[in-house]
Amino acid sequence: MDQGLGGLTLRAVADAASVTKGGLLHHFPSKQALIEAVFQDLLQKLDEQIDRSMNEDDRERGSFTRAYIDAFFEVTSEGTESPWAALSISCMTDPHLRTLWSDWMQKRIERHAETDDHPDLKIARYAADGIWLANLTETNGLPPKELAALRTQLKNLTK
Amino acid sequence: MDQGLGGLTLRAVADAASVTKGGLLHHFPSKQALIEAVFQDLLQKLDEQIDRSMNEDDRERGSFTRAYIDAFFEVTSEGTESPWAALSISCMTDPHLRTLWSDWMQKRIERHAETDDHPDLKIARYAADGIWLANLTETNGLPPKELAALRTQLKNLTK
DNA sequence: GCAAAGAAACCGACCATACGGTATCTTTAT
DNA sequence: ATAAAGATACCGTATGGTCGGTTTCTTTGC
Repeated sequence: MDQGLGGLTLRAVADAASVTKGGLLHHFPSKQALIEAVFQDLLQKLDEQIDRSMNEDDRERGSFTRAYIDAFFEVTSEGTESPWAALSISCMTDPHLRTLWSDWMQKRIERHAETDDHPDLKIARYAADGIWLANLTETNGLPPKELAALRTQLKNLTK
Repeated sequence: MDQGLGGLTLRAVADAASVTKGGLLHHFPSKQALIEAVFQDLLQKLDEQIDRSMNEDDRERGSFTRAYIDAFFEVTSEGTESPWAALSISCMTDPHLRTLWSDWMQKRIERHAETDDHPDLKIARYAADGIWLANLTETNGLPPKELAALRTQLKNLTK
């Protein structure tokens, strides 16, 4: 989070996993492979959470957008500690992660074109991204009360 | 843009400036100092553009937000090539740059509290951030037509 | 039931490389 | 003459990755 992917060392990862560097590289052929594996794992979890969220939503229109917003705010509340923080930041500096994310998003958008293709919904999603970003930029994150207010405001936009 | 601040080497900067590394370090005592100097310079230019924009705005309410949006979209149109792209990305991975940006934003918000302290305006600004982010994430940037539409839509939100 | 064989997990030492930074010398302008 | 600008050479360090070997688990043959 503080030094980007360049600051992430295999030794640090290995230590955190109580393994030696050699052991770590046995499972992941390279640093890049390791990073992408973690990223893919997180993307999958995001998918699952969004699907779960959508199932609990009665309204048709904007159901994906609401799930998207909820997912982001849930993660946002964890602040800088969340693995999402580091990964999403890295997503900017690594071209390959960038396309992975971009592809994920595009597929999801196409899939929900029927219910979520509306300018207002788009704005709501972008705003969620912006809030998420601001929360990372701010040293201690945005105040929880503020976050809650923004969340309901955004979700109202989707109705 | 592709490798973050860790991937930025003094040698590369020196080469681009047609100077040797020693020559470069004569002007900037360290890599960090160089980066912060560039960042400060960009922040100042942003300030100037926003002020210029606000002067041309008749309406009081939301004038800062509109200037902010315009500034972001202007830079966004330059895509990944813009110095802003790399710098704003780096802004995430470097704690010090992060506080610089955070402080800049807070000061600006306080200064325009009279005219721009409204939930809808906040959403508009966050959405601008999100669009800017999406534009960087997308490999080739968002289509100009789409960007234009989003821009007018956002600015309508401020009125 | 069990030992031999094979594979997967893991370790530790090592290497080439490239980085940021320092110290010293040379050129250029005033 | 002097000081700023710039160049050259070099150093310590830390990184990603390789490689040969060792331990631990799993499968196989009888």
